[in-house]
Amino acid sequence: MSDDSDAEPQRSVPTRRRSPGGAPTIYDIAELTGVNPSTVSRALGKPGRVSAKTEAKIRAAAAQLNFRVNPMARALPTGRTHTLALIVADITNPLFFRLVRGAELAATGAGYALVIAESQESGDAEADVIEQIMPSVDGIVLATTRLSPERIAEIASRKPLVVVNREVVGVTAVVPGVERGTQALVSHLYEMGHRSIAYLSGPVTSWMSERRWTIILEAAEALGIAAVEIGPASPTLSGGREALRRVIASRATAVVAFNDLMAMGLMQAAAEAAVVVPDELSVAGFDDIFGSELISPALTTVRAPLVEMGQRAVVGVLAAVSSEDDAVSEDMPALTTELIVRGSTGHAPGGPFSS
Amino acid sequence: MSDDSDAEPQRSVPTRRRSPGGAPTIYDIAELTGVNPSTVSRALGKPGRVSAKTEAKIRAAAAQLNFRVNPMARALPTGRTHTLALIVADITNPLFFRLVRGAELAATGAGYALVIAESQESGDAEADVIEQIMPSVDGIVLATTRLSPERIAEIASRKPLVVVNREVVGVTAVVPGVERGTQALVSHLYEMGHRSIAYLSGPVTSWMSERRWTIILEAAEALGIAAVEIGPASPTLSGGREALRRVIASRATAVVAFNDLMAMGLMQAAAEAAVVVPDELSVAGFDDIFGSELISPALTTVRAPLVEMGQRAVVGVLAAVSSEDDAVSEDMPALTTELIVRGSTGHAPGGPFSS
DNA sequence: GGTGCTATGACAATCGGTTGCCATAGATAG
DNA sequence: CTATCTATGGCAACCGATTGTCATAGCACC
Repeated sequence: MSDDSDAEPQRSVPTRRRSPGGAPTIYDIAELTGVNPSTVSRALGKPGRVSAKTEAKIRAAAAQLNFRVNPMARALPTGRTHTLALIVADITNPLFFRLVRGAELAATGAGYALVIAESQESGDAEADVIEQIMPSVDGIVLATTRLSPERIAEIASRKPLVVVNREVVGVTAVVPGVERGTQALVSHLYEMGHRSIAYLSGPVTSWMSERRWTIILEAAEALGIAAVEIGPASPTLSGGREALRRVIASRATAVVAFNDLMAMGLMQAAAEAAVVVPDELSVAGFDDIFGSELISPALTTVRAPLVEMGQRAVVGVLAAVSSEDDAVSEDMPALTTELIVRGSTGHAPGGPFSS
Repeated sequence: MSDDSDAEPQRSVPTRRRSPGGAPTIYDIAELTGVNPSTVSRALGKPGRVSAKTEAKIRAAAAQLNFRVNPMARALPTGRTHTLALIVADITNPLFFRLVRGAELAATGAGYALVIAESQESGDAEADVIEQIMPSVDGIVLATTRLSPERIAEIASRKPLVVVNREVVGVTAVVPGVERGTQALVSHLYEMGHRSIAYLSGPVTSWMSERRWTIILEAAEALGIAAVEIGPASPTLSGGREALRRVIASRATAVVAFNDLMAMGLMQAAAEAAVVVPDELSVAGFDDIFGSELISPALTTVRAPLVEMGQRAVVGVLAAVSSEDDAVSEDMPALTTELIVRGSTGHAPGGPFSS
């Protein structure tokens, strides 16, 4: 790399740049049109700042050269990278498909690129990832975070940040109203004759797991039925699998899992243990991820508007990016959740309708 | 950042830098240690270029300031952005979960960020996305592409590029050996008594769809059984769904879909049409995505090592990035595919074992 | 015709690192 | 004791865009 082989003196081109595979720059355009580079910059970036005639000439030249502004060069003086980060705990969780799609849609729609990073490990690993990616992005979306509220607030003080499925004081959040769907779910179970519900919770650090449990508990209390929390457990298929024993032991006739993945794991384990769903045990989950209607019986779940959530998170970050300092006011219609009844929930065993 | 109490927006600050929330720079370190910024740059970047003593001093100061090199500033002179792009056609395809994970793993492991872009639309949209993202990345991984070979080769001539599940002359490719798993699949079907197989193909632009069909055709010929191609169809659930009628009409006793998503769609449609899988129709797919073992009956499929493929693709790009020009020699052990037999394939109807 | 205004484009500094080249100090050799 | 060499650090020119400031041309108006 050090030796610059100049064995080809014929090669030397008298012109300025453009020699290597390098992309055309505003200097090339300037030279071609006979104006100053700064004028090119303004023509392309500040509408109305240069005369229409000059602008047209410059645009024509830019098109001819197939010019693309160098994002790195632009980022240096402006501090704007036109890139957003999306941090997730586990990319392979189907939950993220639609979330990512929404985010990607909104980002590219606004001319931003989306970098995705996974923080599989502990909160420390997540903090590291964020720390590393911070300088090269304009804002961050934290989809599933294991960080403490303080840490999140601290990050939010340095960069525009939006958290998804979590609330932290002083930080913009995208959280669908879980009450509606969750209450509908508990009512549904009640109507099917269930009088004892188990909630299989996710990680202790999951704000949303706690929130769902709270609502279920309140709904159960209001209906005068029993509710127990089981967990915490890993928010994965195996997390659900391993919890079956404790669920059975609880004698609840219905179990609501923190998310669909866990509910599916529960159903797999139930099938292996010859526990018939929903005849002997009703199972429900949250989010309505891919696979929920594939599994047999299809999973009853509380659907979250994941695509919209991804979009909103990005929109929120972009709003904070553009309007420097003012607190982002949220006045969009609230997102809400919806109960999707499928085959995994049925009449409580021993009830009037049970066989 | 602990005691930066002076948050008052002083208009013109004649002082040096460090005024805004700006991150520490090598100039700060230089000032702190009394050396030249260039020395700081070398101490941090070129091992052995500065004396051990000076380097230690500089590293200490950098740590104290919590210094992070500004990727944008570094990218400008070097042209290295330390970012890679992964382009996929449809983020919501479960196929990508594991692929992305592998890619992300390899990328962050090498200190690179991964930007993910979706090219939902036509090849033109994909070309646009690539064109836009090109200047800000060091290399590109094309996971599912609808681009023509010429276009791909042209892009490869401008940036390090690796294509996945496709072969293009002169371009590094990551393609698992499909023969093994596919031949095993056809043999499996043969042994189950099937003498007529239908292949439901994916998009016409899919190289891999064509490749799979070729191998199935050859295997069928070798075994002396019938094989027909049906399609093309969209590589999605609904693509599979809509194809059921044609599959039935073909009178084939087994159908192999281009991918698992289509196979699942086929199974859903079959269930709705009261066609029993596998008793009346055997169904198989490719890739072994999430959901394949969830669906009932569980899907027989040819598993692809997706995580490894993602990793290799990134490793391949990085190799091309570092070793400027030499042709990347591939000498890693070949990736291969594996038949996973589950419940969706069974004995051919009318055969000796059928009911 | 002179004055003042606006529109327009040029100049140059700057963002934060990187790197070729040079100066010098100290070491080593002759 | 001088000549040569090497290790080390400084200087300054970039990379490609943005933007504050300034000069001037053209124009209107009185």
